[in-house]
Amino acid sequence: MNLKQLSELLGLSQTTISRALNGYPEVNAQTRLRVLKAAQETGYRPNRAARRLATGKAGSIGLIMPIASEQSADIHFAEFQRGLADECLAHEFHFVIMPSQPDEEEQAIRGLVSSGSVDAYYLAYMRPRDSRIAMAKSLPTPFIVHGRSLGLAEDYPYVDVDNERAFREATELLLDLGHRRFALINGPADLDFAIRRQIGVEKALAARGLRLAPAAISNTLMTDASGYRQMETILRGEVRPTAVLCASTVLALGAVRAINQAGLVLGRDISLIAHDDDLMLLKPENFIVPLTTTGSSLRDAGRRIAERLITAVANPDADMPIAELWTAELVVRASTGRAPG
Amino acid sequence: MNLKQLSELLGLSQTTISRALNGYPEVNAQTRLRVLKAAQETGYRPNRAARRLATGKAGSIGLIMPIASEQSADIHFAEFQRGLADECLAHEFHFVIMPSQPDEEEQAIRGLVSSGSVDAYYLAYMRPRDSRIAMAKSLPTPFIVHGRSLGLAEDYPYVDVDNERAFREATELLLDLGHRRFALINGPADLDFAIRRQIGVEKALAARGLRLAPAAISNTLMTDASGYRQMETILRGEVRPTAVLCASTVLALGAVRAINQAGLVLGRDISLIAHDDDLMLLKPENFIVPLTTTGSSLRDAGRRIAERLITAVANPDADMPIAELWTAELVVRASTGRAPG
DNA sequence: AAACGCCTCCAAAGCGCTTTGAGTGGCAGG
DNA sequence: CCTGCCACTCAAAGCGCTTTGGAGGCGTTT
Repeated sequence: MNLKQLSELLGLSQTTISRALNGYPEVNAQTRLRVLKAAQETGYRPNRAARRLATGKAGSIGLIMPIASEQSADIHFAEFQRGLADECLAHEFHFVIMPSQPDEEEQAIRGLVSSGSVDAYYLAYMRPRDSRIAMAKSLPTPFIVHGRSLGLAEDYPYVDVDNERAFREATELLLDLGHRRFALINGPADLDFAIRRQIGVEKALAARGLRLAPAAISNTLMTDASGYRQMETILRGEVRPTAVLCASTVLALGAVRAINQAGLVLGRDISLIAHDDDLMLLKPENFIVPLTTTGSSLRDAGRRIAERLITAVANPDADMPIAELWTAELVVRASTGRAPG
Repeated sequence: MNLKQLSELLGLSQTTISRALNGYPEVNAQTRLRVLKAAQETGYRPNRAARRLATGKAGSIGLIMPIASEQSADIHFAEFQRGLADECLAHEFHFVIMPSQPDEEEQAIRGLVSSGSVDAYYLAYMRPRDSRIAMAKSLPTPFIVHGRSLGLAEDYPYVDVDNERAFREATELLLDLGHRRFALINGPADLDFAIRRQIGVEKALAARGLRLAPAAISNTLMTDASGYRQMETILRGEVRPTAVLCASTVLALGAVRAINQAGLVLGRDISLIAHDDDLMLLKPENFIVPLTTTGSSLRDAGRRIAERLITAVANPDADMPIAELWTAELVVRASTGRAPG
């Protein structure tokens, strides 16, 4: 069933039907009712491609799904996506996912945007001086960056968590508990958020005249297995740290396992703080020793980004708030205690 | 940059350009090269909406993302999606996600399909006598069901794991080890896969004259926290089971925690087998006591479904293999041992 | 009575692509 | 020299929608 058929059925012009359906004022209330009813009964849905062609908009936002071969379905990505979905549902948007190898992301975005598949899109997994930002700014399609890119002026729209601050505060907490030897189990070294977290730790330490030994820093995928492996390595080191910071509760899951297996007690022999993205799957309070965390909901971020994107599409001129920097909440639980000895 | 502009630039008709780009034979090799080069240089991409309007196809498959309010970003969904993405990437497809409340799924699919947003789609989270299947069959768009629907003739295209068999075999293994008291921590009670798994357990038990007490069955969301809660309840019961089956390694994560906390030793005091969807996030071999599992890769399922869908789109007449029933692999690790005392 | 304005509705153009049907020019065969 | 055929190219129609620029009818104003 298409517009033409519907118009013939009702003996009205396509114009009128279209207007009636889209809520334009220049149509008789009674006529509109007739149209609405017929549309309902026949199950008519405007063809989205046609609408897009005619209007340039079609109610969809785009995202690139990173597909590194070694990397797997990322729970963090999923949680974020869930936030997007919540918001999209409320506005009858859908989202288009274009999978892409990391080195072809720029290409992928170009494709998505210039083929007119999406009205707006978002960029994530930022690296320092990320070239995608310049590209995005040169394109007419609205976008938002999830995260930021070190080394670039912050003149692009973004939503980010203050990772540096979160990890600085977490480190300060541990310092105040008397800890002196630290380790950091971080995300991939080329990602902006990981770099900022490391900076946060380093700054807090530097303020007390301490520093993070290069050997005490590990960069890895955010999986349970890597968390385990890294922690194992750390525990085997010459000077065992008493305080560990983890970039994710998923990493912490493995890390805690390694700690237990080494016969150490979390919160007594070794303290740990993880960043908590508020994954439904894995709650820090449900760990055997509840985890002290820096928390910030990834899902909320997704929701907010979708919200801003949808607003931008609906309202192209209204200038949006550019920067949004969220503060992670430090929640103290049982995995942090006074430094031993 | 669009076709018209490109044609003016090259002094050729739009027809010729279109043919050159799409590999039709009736164009001079030299001309084709010129066109290809110009397209490359100008960054021309055909508008997807226009192409879809003209051809009826646009290279996208659709899926409904279930958004129950209590349910969260599901790692299983993510893992599956990753498989889809792998395959889509290889064929320059993208996928369109429409989030939907469970009770509006049918509506959501109708919208996605009749608005022409997708060339094909897949259905998942099947329930018994699921009405979506009849609907899908009545629509002209190709689809595949991930899973099956009990109570319906199997005359629709699907890819499923033989859940009943997997759980029957797992149960038999435990029976052979001398276990007599069983518990099942299963997924949501209304989902087909959960029902089949329960049937598998019951059949294996029945063959030895045993049955599963209603109190020994729990249905729950597939999260760490629920796994913990259910196992805790089970352990507090009057007759404590010695063998537990888990619908997911994620559930097992929590369940194992509860077992440890109760001071029991996994594989000795209590045996556990979990279904392993091959989540990268969570490997059964990485549990402190490596988990015995029934394994089947969700990602492979996603890949296969995308493959079949894409074939169906490219090749509408070729009739596809309807049914594909995969066998889960039983992998024995340390979490199963002889029944105690 | 003429003019104006408002309310409804419509015909037609146009979004960017694919595809049909119809030329062109060049060359071999009769 | 004419015809026929091949290789190549083009103009135009059409996909289903939105939107511009009227047009007709009717009540109100001057």
